[in-house]
Amino acid sequence: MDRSKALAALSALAHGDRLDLVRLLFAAGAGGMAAGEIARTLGLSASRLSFHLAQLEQAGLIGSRRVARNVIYAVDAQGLGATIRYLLNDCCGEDPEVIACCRGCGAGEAEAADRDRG
Amino acid sequence: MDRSKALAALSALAHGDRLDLVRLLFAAGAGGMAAGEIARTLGLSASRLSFHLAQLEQAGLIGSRRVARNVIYAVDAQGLGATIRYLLNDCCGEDPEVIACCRGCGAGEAEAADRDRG
DNA sequence: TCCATATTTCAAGAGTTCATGAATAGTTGA
DNA sequence: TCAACTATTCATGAACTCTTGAAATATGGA
Repeated sequence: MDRSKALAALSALAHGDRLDLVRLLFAAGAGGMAAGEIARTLGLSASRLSFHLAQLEQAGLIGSRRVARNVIYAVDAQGLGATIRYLLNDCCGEDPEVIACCRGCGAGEAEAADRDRG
Repeated sequence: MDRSKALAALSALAHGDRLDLVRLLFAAGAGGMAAGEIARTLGLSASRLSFHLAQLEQAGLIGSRRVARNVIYAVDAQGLGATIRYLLNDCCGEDPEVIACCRGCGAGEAEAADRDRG
């Protein structure tokens, strides 16, 4: 990921509605959610939702597909992963203290790895 | 980290000059850098730099201390770590695909862990 | 074809962020 | 106390982002 893509992704994430949107779509999983359902869930007007969805999609953080009358949106996990990786690799130079924080996140996985280890 | 702090951090990171600033300060390490030196390195005017430094400091991503005539700025690794953790935990629900991407970042550490494992 | 549903696009206005240069404040040494 | 140096604050205007509601586009069924 290059700097301009990372900036686009960070700008896209730097808004309350869009952060809620990402959270909701991760909760929805790979199946995604129709725009109308998202609007009802978050209480956003159609045009406002469309605006924010477009920002997230342009930033590569979500994807969409049309199914009949509906447009289904779903997260692009790799897009968000690449953004986080950019922060860790290119901005922090893999700073151990930051990585330690990041490790804390995947707590479930870390524990599983510990078990695997013995 | 709560939502409003995460939004402040993401907004702070969503600007080219400030991303460069974070990168430079991570490279400088715990010792940090004086504002004037930063300005010369990045080619920013004093007031513009001061503006962006204030944004990053308010967002908890960097800290400052005065040393004689200089003000020394240094990264707050925990601030950035907490921001990344927020994205992973609260926004992605520890999505395995995103975590896998994140794992890729601490490549050095991951390899060390692999060696430890046998 | 006509209508209903679902979503996006557009235009206008409000609000926010940013860059610039001048003014101000804090620190040191003569 | 004064001058020199370092850094921040302030005022202005330009640029950008966001919200709103109306209009337009796309799809499916009667």
